[in-house]
Amino acid sequence: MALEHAILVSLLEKPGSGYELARRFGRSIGYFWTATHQQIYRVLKRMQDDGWVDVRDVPQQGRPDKKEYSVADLGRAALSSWLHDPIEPESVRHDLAVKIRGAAFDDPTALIHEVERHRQAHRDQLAHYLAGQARDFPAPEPGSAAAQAPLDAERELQHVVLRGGIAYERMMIDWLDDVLATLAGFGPGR
Amino acid sequence: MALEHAILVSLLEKPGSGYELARRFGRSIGYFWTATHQQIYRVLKRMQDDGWVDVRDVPQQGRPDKKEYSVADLGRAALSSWLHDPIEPESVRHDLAVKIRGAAFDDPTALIHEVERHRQAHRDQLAHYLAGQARDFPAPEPGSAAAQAPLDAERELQHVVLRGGIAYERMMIDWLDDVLATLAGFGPGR
DNA sequence: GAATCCATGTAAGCTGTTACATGATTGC
DNA sequence: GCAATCATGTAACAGCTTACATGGATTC
Repeated sequence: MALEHAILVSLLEKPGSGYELARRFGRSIGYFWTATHQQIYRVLKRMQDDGWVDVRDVPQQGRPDKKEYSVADLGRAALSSWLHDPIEPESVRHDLAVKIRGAAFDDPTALIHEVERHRQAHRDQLAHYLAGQARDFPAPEPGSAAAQAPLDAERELQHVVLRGGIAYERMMIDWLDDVLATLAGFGPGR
Repeated sequence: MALEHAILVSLLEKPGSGYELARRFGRSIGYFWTATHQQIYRVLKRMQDDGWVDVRDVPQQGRPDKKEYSVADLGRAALSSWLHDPIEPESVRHDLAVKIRGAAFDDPTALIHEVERHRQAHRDQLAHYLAGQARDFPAPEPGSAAAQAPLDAERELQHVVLRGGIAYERMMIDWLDDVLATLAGFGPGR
């Protein structure tokens, strides 16, 4: 299980409330790990009981008070230990692939709209990633001060993960084009 | 949930026992959907109760008897209905990406071995896919009878899913190379 | 007046994993 | 003799999803 660890990473990058974490898991962190707020609150409680995180009550004006969580020493140690533990390459679950193979026993062309929808979703996601990259990681001018600046591990590692997301979306778009071409070979209306 | 549907697709491709299904979920189907035998037995029982599959006792010599499952009309209808239902692009859970971003708060170079291990696993998987493709989907000679043969939906769709697996592994290998280059930028011993 | 945002939670149910259990046959 | 393969299951637990619940502040 890595939800605890994903939360630790997110809180190390920036402390925040359960609500804020839930939003991050719907955005930046959500690109490679999703979680609902119910899950996050439950896990945060356990992490607090285990001494992995510290809590601070933050009163607010015009808004409900919030509990701001930050990583405690025990949490840092737990993350470090997990980082040094090998994990198995994760098992894939790809509904769309099940559907595509299943389409052989139904009408293959009926799947075209569905695949097009997914392709569009991946295009949107790619555009979103590329915009984020342009905003947060502009290419440094060669020879400029920035190009020679010492490497900031946090930034560089965030960037390489983002590049992974970009590569994934591009691969998916290309593959879904391939799928559409294959499906078109059976139709129309066949 | 798509485990039921993955089982339906697998049984349509070829009827078999729970044990055989479990093996398929560790091989061909397992490339995009995994399941353990415990899960499969439980779901098969439910599918049988719901009338989605038929069972036939098959006595065997020198081996325990087995129950051979095949798809019933209700199962076929359930699959068809699922195929026509739109599904949301699935949420991703990528442990390694969590680790990579987490490495910023630990020793980034300690992750190199782990990433290399994963890269090797993806290389092995790619080699396996390519061997399967060469075996099951040899390129037809242009102008040959095979090249003009009517399209076999089951085969073509299996092939396009396999091509997706190949594209995925290639993407992952390239990305993990990128990750390694990034990690190397912080070391050695830094 | 309705919808959305901020903020936190409970409860029920389903899915999935891990461990345990049995028992015959085949290959080393 | 030991391990692996074939074959099917039970039980306990952990993880995740969906639905429900509350309540003030802001925006349309």
